[in-house]
Amino acid sequence: MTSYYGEYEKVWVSVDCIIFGFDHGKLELLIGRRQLDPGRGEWSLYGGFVAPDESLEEAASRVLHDLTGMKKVYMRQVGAFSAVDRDPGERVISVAFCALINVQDYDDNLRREYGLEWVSVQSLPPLYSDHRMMVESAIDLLRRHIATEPLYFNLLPDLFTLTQLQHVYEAIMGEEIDKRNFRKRVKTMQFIEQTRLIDKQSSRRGALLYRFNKRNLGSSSSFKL
Amino acid sequence: MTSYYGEYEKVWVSVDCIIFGFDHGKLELLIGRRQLDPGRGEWSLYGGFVAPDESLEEAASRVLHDLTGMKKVYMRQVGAFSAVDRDPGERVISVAFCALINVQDYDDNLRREYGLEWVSVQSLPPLYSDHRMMVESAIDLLRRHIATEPLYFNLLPDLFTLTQLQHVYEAIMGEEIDKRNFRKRVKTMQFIEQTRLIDKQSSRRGALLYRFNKRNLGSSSSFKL
DNA sequence: TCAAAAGTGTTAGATTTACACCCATGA
DNA sequence: TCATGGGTGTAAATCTAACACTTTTGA
Repeated sequence: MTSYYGEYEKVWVSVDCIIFGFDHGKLELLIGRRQLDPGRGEWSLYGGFVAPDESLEEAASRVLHDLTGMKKVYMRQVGAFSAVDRDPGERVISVAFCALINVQDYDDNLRREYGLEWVSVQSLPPLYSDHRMMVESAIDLLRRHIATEPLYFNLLPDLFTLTQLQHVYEAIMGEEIDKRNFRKRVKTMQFIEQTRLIDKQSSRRGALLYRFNKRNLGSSSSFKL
Repeated sequence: MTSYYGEYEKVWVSVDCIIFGFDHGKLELLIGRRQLDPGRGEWSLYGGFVAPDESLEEAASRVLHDLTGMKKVYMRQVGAFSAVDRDPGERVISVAFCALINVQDYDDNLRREYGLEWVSVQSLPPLYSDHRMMVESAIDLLRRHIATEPLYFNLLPDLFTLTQLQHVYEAIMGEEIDKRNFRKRVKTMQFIEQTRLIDKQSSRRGALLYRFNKRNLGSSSSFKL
């Protein structure tokens, strides 16, 4: 072996994708039945092995793309999970990534094709191996980053009502918040911009639609709602 | 091969330790000259390969213990770094860990034995491969966690003055803060406890020594100074 | 006696929280 | 006409930020 590190052992490395969406007023997760032995049939995150010619980020994007047909999705590394016996079959280190998608952009045919389900993060079934830990770490990560990055909008359509935005906030933070105070805060954020369009889906009266405007990010260093 | 995953390729996985200490009023980093080819001789974090029978956390603890003789050090995973060409020799994925140590507990003979140096995070020399990114991610991680975890105390002796504590705060957050406001905040935190002892090292007049008291953590969910 | 670090309160301004009713519409 | 979700303002309380002088002591 013509290797610098030949004396050390290699291991399998995989990625697992934690795919968050927002629907039915809740934060939801896309999970499926594991396709491989061991653990075949258990509820599981979707994952894949890392190939020699791709980074972890590339592997995660590939898996996500296979599963959703979507590219340019917001994704972020959650962390590496490496308990020696975490995989019941072999020694595999897995790096979790979380993705935030707008469920309206997601092709539900793909979901059925792969046998995936959206489940509320509040009521997850038991998951394969350490996948539940991964999910919990991912939520912790989202909460820590949400004050410094405009994350909410990844879970919403381009046009959204303030009530939707508030529900996303509440779902991620896990706490309810006063409607008037919330709207007061939104008004101070130049990067959330009112349109003249009205959404008639969710109420008889109709609600003004807003949009996220990247161009107005410049000055604001806080996205704290 | 009697393997579930035999069709996939394995990779080398290493850990790298970002060892923070606080001295000379600054946040410092323990780095050394890389011992292996390729890159031998460059300034580098200290690392090691993960063995088949240890988790990443165990590997990082092992490396840290080899280097410092210290156990039960505060450590935390920073993230996995996996650009395909990050290692100039072979494909290696590395998971960075950061450790916070009290430099007074550290045996300086070990430092000299391994040829390590403490360098200020403000003025790092060029580091091997992506190690500088690792350090930057680690500092970002510290800043995000410091409001929810009592991290400061890991960098200080058991007994410390308020001026020292303030300097640790300033070094991590990268901003200066008003002394009176800082002390006001400390007074509201039950887990920072005044002793009757006086430190005479740092001033003629002497300064009261404080200690961190885990037992008083219970109620407080914020460590925001 | 003086240099160097320790220690100490007040006030104005900004931010946060609590709180309740009217509006527009489609069924 | 009524049920449903949309939309709005104020006041009290809390928190934050700015600010300067006195104390102690060893050299």
